[in-house]
Amino acid sequence: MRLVFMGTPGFAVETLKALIGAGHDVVCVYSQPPRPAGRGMALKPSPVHDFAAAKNIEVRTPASLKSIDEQQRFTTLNADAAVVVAYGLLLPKPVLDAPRRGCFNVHASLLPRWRGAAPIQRAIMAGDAETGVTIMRMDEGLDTGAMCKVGRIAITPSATAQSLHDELAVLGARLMVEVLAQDEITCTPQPANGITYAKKIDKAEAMIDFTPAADQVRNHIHGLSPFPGAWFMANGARIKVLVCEAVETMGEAGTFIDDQFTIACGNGALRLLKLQREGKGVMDADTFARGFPLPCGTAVT
RNA sequence: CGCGGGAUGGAGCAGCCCGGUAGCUCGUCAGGCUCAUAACCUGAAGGUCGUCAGUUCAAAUCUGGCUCCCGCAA
Repeated sequence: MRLVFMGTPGFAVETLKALIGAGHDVVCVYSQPPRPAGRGMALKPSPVHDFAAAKNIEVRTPASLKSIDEQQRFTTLNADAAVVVAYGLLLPKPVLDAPRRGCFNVHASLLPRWRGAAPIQRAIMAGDAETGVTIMRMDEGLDTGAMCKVGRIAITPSATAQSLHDELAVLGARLMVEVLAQDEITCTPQPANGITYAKKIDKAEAMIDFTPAADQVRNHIHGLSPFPGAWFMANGARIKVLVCEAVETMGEAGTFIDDQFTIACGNGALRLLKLQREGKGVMDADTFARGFPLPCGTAVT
């Protein structure tokens, strides 16, 4: 099939890769323009941009698709379908209508739950028992399109945004390929109830509050792991927690109650398993302790 | 020139400010103790202190360049 792909982060690369692997003819890739990022603030192309360029596919990075000009450029591609994954721009109606078979989107949640920007993180942070990906036929709303296919995945206590992200990226890629392979793509409208929105992650959320129950604190930490990374201050250092597990022990919230990185929460406690100090790499608790012990009694500040 | 931290035996760190014998917590290996152990005791191996140059009688330590890693910010 003659396809246009639109996507930006690493999550989208997986689908692009799968489409190419399935033998589709991806004639053009749209992605967000390179932005100043990283140390030095140099302009950095998006992962999708990089990948497409490496495959010698034409990459377009318009700041918006609102202009008639851009819309016509898109239409001229004469695509059978457009596949959109975390692109970051709303598609105006003329664009949605251009491809013969329509525009399809991979969204990393069980719609209509967690429409919007950060569905994976929000699902973990909210303590959902499962999440998944939904392939939908796009319409003008924000993640409101009719559903073509759904894949489910359980959220285990050890799941992090990273681990789910990786699983869902692969699952979504596979389902998208399956949907496009159908002669007749049938879709069902999203349920009218159960709608929630996944707000963008705010950096201010990354500071850990150990007051809630251990499970909730864990969900909060894992939902933000590894990016942006939930953290706390202790002994003058900012320490990120990447992985942890809830344990039964009790104590004063925000205080370490043994020498093995067990910190008390409002109810129960958390064993910190993977940590990172500012300027240092990620290490497991054991290793971390050799260079920066947080002995029993240490309190978060 | 966005701001900042770092590179020291296999791992994580100290030492650097106030140049002069390489330290700590582990790991590894050998031996001992023990019914036994990731426990304990004894001993050993293992480091051009990221790299290049400079200052100096002498540089991990002071100066300048370079490479790589990370945190913040985006």
